[in-house]
Amino acid sequence: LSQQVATDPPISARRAQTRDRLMTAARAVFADRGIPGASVEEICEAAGYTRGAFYSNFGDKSALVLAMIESRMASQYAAAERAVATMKTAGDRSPDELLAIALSAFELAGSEEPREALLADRELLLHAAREPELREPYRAFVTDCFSQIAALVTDAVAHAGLEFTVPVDHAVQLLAAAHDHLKTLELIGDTRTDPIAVFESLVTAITRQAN
Amino acid sequence: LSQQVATDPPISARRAQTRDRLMTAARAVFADRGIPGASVEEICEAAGYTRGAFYSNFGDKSALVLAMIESRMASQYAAAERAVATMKTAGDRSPDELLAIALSAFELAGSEEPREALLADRELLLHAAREPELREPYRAFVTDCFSQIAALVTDAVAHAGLEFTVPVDHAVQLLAAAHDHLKTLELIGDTRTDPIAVFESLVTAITRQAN
DNA sequence: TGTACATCAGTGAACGCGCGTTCACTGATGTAC
DNA sequence: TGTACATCAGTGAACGCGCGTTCACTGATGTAC
Repeated sequence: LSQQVATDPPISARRAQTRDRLMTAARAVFADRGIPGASVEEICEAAGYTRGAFYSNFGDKSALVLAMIESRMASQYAAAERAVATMKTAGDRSPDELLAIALSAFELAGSEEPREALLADRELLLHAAREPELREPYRAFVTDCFSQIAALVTDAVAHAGLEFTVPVDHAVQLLAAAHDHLKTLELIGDTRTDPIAVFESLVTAITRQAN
Repeated sequence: LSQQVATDPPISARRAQTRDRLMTAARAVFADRGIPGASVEEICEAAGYTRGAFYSNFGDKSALVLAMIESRMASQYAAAERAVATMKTAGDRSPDELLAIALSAFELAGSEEPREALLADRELLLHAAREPELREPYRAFVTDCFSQIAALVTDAVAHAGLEFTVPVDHAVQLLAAAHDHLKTLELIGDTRTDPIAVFESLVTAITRQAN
């Protein structure tokens, strides 16, 4: 994605900080205005810079979005690695508990509001789905995430003395699907559905005692 | 939602047609620009009207979106009713086939591009999630949809001589989750995952032969 | 360590386009006799 | 059925704001001696 050339000047610490603050602010603005509705002006104001600083760091809004997707991928990989490490050192736990750990690993740690993070991520997804040149890299990212989750949940069920009754990659898709769906229900304010209960039903249905 | 007052003049056929064309055009524009990125100008051009016509029919863009959500709900209900009717007259079918009918009932029939329809619906969802005054009506709509699907799939599994191993409402959430998730994968161009196979795994896992 | 200079990073004013919104208008549709 | 008039529906020009983008600038940071 990044067209890093050998002759590019290295970015200073100050510059990196500015880029980071702009991207963090943009995430919040994207969450409540949508990507197409977020103005450069509003992003800069939220970050505490003027618009000139923005154009000094990013070619245009599209370049910012690209950088944010890359950054989001990096955080996700980091979170996955942490989760794998946690899992390896985890003692005996209940099946549900282990799967909860595995899945929660894919929610960003950070100090972000969960609602804001969720909305921002959906915006990035929709944006990537619409822009032809972003679609393929984004797809590759998602695919990679799923193989990492596959490794995690395989470990998790083994620790719990269980095994899947469906192919592992199907299990991963279904777990991710349930996760996303339940998050969506929260997003629109549904309180009648008990997310944990639904999730437990799924886990119970697709696992059994290992022989 | 609609503040219909008794003294409102009835809308003429011509007016209804104009509103309809504007909303149809807006759906396409929303799909590839996003709701905040769609300009009134572009919507009008796509529909073959001038901007004046737009403001003669809708207070502003927000009013258009509201009308579109209402319209979308109406179509969904109509589709659900058709599906219920189809189900009642259906003979013996395989379990997967029946569930496929049940779920496909919730995809709009019409002549719409499926990709466009999907993107537009996601935009409407995100928009409703963001606007406080739209959230509750939208949630009510989604909840209603799920109870209609519940009725459908209950019928479907019974026809197939099966029963759910999880509570019916959990089954519905999981089926809907899988459906949405697999559509999302299509949206970002994933071809490695076989949607039908994943779906079959889920159906197999949450059903068993009825005694 | 201190000074002089060069480069870097962000400022803020300016420009101009596009878009939302309004409104006086005209052609189309409907109605009364 | 035809004519005269009223209302309705969409036109297109106009206004003005906000926003993307540029650029000459200044203060901050780094470097050479």
